[in-house]
Amino acid sequence: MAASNALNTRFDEWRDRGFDANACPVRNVLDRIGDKWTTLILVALAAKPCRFSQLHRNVPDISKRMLTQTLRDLQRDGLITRHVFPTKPPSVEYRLSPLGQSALAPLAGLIDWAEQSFAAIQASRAQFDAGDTSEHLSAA
Amino acid sequence: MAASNALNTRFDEWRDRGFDANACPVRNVLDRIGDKWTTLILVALAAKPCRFSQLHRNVPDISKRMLTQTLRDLQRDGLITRHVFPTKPPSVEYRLSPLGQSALAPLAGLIDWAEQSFAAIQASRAQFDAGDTSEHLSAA
DNA sequence: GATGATTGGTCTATAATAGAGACCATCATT
DNA sequence: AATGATGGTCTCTATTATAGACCAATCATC
Repeated sequence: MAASNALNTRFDEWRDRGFDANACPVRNVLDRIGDKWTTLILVALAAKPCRFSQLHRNVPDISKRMLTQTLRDLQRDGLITRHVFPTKPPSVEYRLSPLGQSALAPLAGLIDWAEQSFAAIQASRAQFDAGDTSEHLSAA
Repeated sequence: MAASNALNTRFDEWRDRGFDANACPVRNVLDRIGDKWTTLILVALAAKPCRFSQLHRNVPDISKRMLTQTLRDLQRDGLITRHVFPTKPPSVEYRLSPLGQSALAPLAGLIDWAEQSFAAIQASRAQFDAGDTSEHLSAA
């Protein structure tokens, strides 16, 4: 099955297809997964279904505009569903779809890696910013 | 160990810390992993160490400016190393560091998910774009 | 019965970011 | 002496994100 190819053979496949963004799942799908807010929203909804205002309170520094847009994109991709309840001021609830749920496992893998690597990354940044010009000069 | 917490308990932890971007591995680390070019560069380097021009040829639609910047950021985070060979026109080779290598496994998980889910996502998009206003109206 | 608050957004104006492509010095080839 | 490759930087413009005002409806408060 192609899904468990080694990464390097896959890269060659992508390149040979000209990296067409429409045909490349990585560029097509991960561009969205990877944007500034998507992961945060998905993880927030993993905890529990949530209404617009509640999400906005949970993720305090997102603008309404970006929250709307992120939710629309996730809905378009089928990762979340939007449910309108005809209450007096209508309330709108967002939920993870099964497809969205299926994204949580690989996402958790990446989050685990991020947490485990955070210290090392911060150390590396500090060293780099301290002007560590220990350039890796190698013999010709 | 905290690393395998359920996602929802973790989200609450993050929120309780005020989502400080400096303290939150997800926002801090995944923002970089998730940007437009980083994953592509990492996967390209997973195949083999690569020189600047070679990378630029492999990823045809990145500008030199963004390639430079992405490589600098990855170097700063310690995911790749930069090796200067004092050849006549100096050549510069980029390689995955052990830390960068360690990112490949979780990244591959996400890539697998993307490939497996791509068809479903495209179908969902098509339906959404076809103006499928089957709003999920629910009883109050 | 006006005041403010909450609902789920939209709209505009500005700030930050990405991209295109010119440019640079050095050396080898033609 | 012109061409191309090396690994970049720099500037200018186009795209994108953010902040925050605004909106209609409905409710509770004073």
